Amino acid sequence: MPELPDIEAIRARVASRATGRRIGDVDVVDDAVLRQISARTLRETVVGQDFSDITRHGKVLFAHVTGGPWLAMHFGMTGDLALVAGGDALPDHARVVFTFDDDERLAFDNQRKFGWIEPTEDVDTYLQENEIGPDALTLDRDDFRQIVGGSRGQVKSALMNQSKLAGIGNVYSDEILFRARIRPDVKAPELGEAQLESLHDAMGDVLEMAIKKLRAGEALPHNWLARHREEGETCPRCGEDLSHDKIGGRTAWFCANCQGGADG
DNA sequence: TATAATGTTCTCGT
DNA sequence: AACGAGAACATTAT
Repeated sequence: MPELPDIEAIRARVASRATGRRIGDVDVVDDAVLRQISARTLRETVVGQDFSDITRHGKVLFAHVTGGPWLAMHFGMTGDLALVAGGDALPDHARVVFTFDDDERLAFDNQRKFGWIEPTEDVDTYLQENEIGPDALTLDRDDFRQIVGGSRGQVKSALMNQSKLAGIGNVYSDEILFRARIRPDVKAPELGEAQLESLHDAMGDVLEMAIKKLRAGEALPHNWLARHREEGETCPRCGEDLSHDKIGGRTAWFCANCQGGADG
């Protein structure tokens, strides 16, 4: 579940409970998720310290080790950060497990192993080196217009491009386009000013509403497209059959009836 | 059993 | 050179 709202929900759930507690042990169950650091160095870096802060930018979570680096955590296509009481079972695909002094554990859960944990001295440096653009949640309207309107390809691909704006993936790009009533395959340069504005509005609405829901542990609203991206499902707005197409290598779901071309 | 899955990165072509 | 499209990656659920 790892797009901006999902990561933000994880951050909110974990931040206060995983900070300021001495880490007594680190178990690297599968070092395939470690980048730029060995299991041994991770252990030396973290054991005896605590996380002083946990923040997020786009789809990346940053946990600061007191007196040391930040750990950049990315979940890839699947994953979670789970707090597990001592004695309770870890998630099935816990790849790295931090154990606090009271035996509660923080598990980096990552079924598909597309995720990673990587140290960095500074968050801004990490973002620059990895060419990660501004966070979608705080991107203002003018910058959004410039970034998306200035792209050459299809609008869905522009929204998902992390170097342009960070945090939006396949599911939420579809949701934003659905709300703005714009087809995902429209070429970005064909969008008018009004459409770029409504797209920006839709992005803010979708992200903020999704964060509220997920933080409360609730499902996304039933009238959202995200609840219907399945063969045979119909549009929650007009009832017509939903369409899907391959865009940027991923499956884009949309309503051909509700979502128009560049001129609406 | 074959397919697709909420992501990134590499390669290739324009 | 910079950008965009598509394949590859590891693993599991349907």
